Amino acid sequence: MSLQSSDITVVIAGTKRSVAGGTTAGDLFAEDKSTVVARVNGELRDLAHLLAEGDAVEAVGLDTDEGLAVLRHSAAHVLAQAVQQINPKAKLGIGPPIRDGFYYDFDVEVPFTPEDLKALENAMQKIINEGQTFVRRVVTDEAARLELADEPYKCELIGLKGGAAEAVTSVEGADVEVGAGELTIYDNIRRDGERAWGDLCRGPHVPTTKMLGNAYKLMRTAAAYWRGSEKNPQLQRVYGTAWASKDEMKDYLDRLAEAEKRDHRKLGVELDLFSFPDEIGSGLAVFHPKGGVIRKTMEDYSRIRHEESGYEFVYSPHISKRNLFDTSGHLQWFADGMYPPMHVDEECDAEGNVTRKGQEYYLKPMNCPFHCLIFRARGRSYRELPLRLFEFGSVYRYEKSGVVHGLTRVRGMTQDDAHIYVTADQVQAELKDLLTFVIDLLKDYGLDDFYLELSTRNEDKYVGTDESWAKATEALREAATDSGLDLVDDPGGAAFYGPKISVQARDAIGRTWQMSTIQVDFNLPERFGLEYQAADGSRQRPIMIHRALFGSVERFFGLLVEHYAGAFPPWLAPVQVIGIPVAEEFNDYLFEIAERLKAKRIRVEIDTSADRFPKKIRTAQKSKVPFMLIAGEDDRSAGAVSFRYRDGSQKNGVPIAEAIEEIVVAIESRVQV
RNA sequence: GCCGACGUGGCGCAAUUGGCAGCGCACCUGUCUUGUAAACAGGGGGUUGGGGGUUCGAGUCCCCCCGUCGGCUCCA
Repeated sequence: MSLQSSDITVVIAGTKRSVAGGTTAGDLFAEDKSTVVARVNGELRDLAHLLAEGDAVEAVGLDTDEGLAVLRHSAAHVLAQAVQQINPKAKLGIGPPIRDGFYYDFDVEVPFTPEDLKALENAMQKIINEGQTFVRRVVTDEAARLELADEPYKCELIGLKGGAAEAVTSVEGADVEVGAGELTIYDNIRRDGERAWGDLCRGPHVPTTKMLGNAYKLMRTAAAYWRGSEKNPQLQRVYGTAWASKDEMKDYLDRLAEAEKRDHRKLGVELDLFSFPDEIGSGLAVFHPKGGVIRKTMEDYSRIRHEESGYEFVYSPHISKRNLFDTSGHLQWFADGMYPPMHVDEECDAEGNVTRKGQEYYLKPMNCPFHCLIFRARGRSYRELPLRLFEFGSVYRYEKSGVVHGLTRVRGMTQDDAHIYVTADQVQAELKDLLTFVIDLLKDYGLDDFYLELSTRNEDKYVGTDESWAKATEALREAATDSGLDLVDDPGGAAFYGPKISVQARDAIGRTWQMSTIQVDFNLPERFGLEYQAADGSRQRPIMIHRALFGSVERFFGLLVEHYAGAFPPWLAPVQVIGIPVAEEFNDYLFEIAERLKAKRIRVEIDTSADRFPKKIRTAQKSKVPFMLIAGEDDRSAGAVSFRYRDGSQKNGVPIAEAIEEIVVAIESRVQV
């Protein structure tokens, strides 16, 4: 720079310092190569940002979430440049950073193939090697429109920027392209000063493409609706991942591989737990004996806990006449999600005229209408409340074909569903108890890391009065706060009939799953005209609380398979003990021990196959049985048995009674081993 | 529902430009059986998801349907 301006004072990470005028944010942090951008007066800026008198500046490195997001956003740009380099006719959509990576949407005539991804990665590497700099340029709307005349989607974003700022931010990722303030284009400049590429973008970006190193990878392609609406055309999306270092990327890819190994669909086949026969239909599972044992154990334990907590057990059929779902409102609100009706009992004469009107029956999508009928079956007294009705209720939902997914998104499932009818005075206390109950039970299934989400009213879709919503929302919030767990707000996420709390659980490898939901409902008691007689003799309307702990038994089952990677704790393991004789001669000795275990209702098998000893160990190991009991001459002559555990460790010469005790204790205490 | 990829014995996979459907595990049979992740030998098992078409000939190419996978939209 030719003109030397006078010094200015800036505040660097809290410390005042005098620097030469014309100093950039990057100049301050030049020695730290992991600095990607700077925070200047609270806003993220490029390192090339010129500092002004009084600016508060701090470095944002690749070790921060924000720094990584910038890196990923820049990686998205490099991808887009590569795409347009290979296919100049590709039109740009949006390309934001996301969790663990980034994506960019393109309008291309021919969708990307896996081979295209290879070619794109190569092109990206060339761009990165060129060390192109990202240079910010402020443009007017008009100039941008002119420059981006060939980019219809970008032009649409420019149009959205001004008046409808809300519409922009409501689309995930769009706000990285155009922000609220001035419009900017980022140019990618080669070392010789030539402009290689540019994109409408709010920034900030890494200083040069070099920064991306080679810790990035294109993962997959998919279609995505423009601006997230199925009414819009679909663009082709390329997903990628990018990290601060190769090692971090490797860790990430390893995590993905680990998740894949745990995939319940894969383990379900390997461990013979369940299947989805084509003959039955998409999203409809059958549980095999080994899966059946696990499921039965889960359900049995849940029943006991519900019994202890004052629930009463009810049963309802799987289908119902249409009238019920008219009353409940399901046909009004959720007909799309229901299986189409069966027409029965219609009779016609020879000419085809209807001589007897038929009936429409629907498969039930939810249990609540049935429980409301049970409530209404006779007059109810306030003395009966809270009335807690519980059912493992099978429900059927016509999920769209593209969303069906293993056990986690099915068309037929069993909910551990309860509906609790309370007086207005009881809501608060009941919600609090309920939350404790839910968390305690989930913990017994081996989950111990939770947070809560409070879904509040969707202003476009709700029933009930402002007052009742406010009251119920407050009651839920208080129960949530009392639990001591983290609470995340989900504004507008509630169903139309009332606010809800959902319990999110993190599994063994840190993924979160939506588990239990607790919902307050003002709507159904109204629709079904539910009443109880209060102490003063008046008739009052109860409030209803919906709650499911597992959500669906199938889904929870799938979660547990993944959480435990198929190695269930002894109380849930389909086979709890496998007896392995060192040689055939010891079969009988093991059978005697097995009889004693069976007397204690322990699920034990003896491997009497013709396999050799090492093969039997291997087979047992692969089946993930928690306890292998091995017996040879040493054991038999000592009246003992040897344990081999899943981790390969060993405990030899354990007296039989002690061995049985160890197994019994492990099962009863529901611990993992 | 939309876009794309895929569908070969129970499972995992192979099969050149369209040219004999194969391998490993599992299963069955036999011989074997003494200490911690695979003894040996033999055998059975597939209308290549279903239907239609092109062709002398289709696992392979085309069309329709079903299903699975990855996303998008949705998820009471």
